[in-house]
Amino acid sequence: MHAIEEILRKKKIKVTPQRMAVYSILKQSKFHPNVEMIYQKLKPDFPAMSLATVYKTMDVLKKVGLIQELNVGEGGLRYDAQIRPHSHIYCKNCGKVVDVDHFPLEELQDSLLEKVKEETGFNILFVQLYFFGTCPECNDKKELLEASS
Amino acid sequence: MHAIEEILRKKKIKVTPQRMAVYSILKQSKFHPNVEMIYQKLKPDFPAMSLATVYKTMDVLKKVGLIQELNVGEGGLRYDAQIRPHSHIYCKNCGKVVDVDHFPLEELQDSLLEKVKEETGFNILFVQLYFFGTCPECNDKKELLEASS
DNA sequence: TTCATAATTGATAGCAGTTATTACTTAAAA
DNA sequence: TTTTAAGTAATAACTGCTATCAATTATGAA
Repeated sequence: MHAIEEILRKKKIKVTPQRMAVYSILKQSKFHPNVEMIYQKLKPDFPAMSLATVYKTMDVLKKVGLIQELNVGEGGLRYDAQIRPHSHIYCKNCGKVVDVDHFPLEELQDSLLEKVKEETGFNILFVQLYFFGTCPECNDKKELLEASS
Repeated sequence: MHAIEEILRKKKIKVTPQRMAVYSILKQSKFHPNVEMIYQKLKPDFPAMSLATVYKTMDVLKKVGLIQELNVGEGGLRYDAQIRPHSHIYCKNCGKVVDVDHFPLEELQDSLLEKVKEETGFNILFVQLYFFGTCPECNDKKELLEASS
C-alpha cells in the first residue's frame, strides 16, 4: 500500500482511482502542472473524469498536506507534490515553473522567522519565495531571433 | 507638477484625473488595497468611474513602474505604491497585507541572486517573498473566544 | 460476499474577478 | 482653438473556480 493510501484512510477519506491518478501525475511531473494540465493528462485513462473532480482532489490533497499550491500570478494555481519548503522560479515567457532546490529557504525560515514574528507580531505558518524571470530556453530563442533580424 | 505626471508625460501616456486619483489613494493607504477597495474609495469623488477604468489604470501604473502587484492567493490582486523591494505578510484570517520593512529582501537579492541564476540559468527580473499567518489582532480575538468558552 | 450508507463523482449552472469591445469624451499637441 | 490619438464608461464575454445534485462507489458491518 502506498503512503498516500495510508494517509487518506487514517483521515477517513476514501481512496478512489481518480485521487490516486491525480497524485501519481503530480508525483511524476517536474513542471508543476495546473488543474487544466492534470485534467488533460488524465483524459486518456479516465475519459469520464470531470474537471470539478480534479479541483476537488487538489483540495483534498492540499488539506491532508500531500501537496502544496503555488501561485505565480497566472490566474490559475500550480501544484507541487514536493512539500519540503523550497522556492520556485517562473518563466514569464513560457510559463514554466522550476524548483530552486539549493536556495536556502529552510535555513532562511529557521533563522529569520523569529525576526519577522517580532517585527510584525504575526503568527507565521509558512513562507513562499518566488523568483520571476526568463528561462534559458526562452533566452536562447530570443537571441536567435535578434541575430537573424 | 507631481512625479507621476512627469513620468506619464515622458512616456506619452495621458494624465487624467482618474489616474491621479487611483495613484493618490494607493500612495496614501498602508493596507495594500485590491481593485474593488480602490473602486469603492473613489466612488464619492468619481461617481461615474467604471471598474474597468480602475483595472486599466492599475495596468498602466504597473507598466510604467509606479506600483507593484502583490499576489497573496486571494483571487484578486493587491497593489503597493512602494516599489522598493520588500516582503509582505498576509493574515489568512482577516486578509490584511502588511509590509515587512526590515526583512532583508534587498540584501538577499544582491547576495543570492547570482547563485540562483547559476543554478537555474534563468535571467531573474524580480523576487517576491510572502509570509502567511495570522495577525496579532486576529490572534487576540481567538484567545478571547477560547477563554470565554 | 453481500449489503447499507455515507462519501465521492460527473455534469452543469453559477459566481467573482478580469478583459474585450464599442461609442462617446477628453487631454494635449499643433 | 482645433484636431485627434488616447482614455473612459458601460457592458458583454471570458476564465478559473465553486456549488448543487442525482448517480455511483468505497468501505465497514453482517
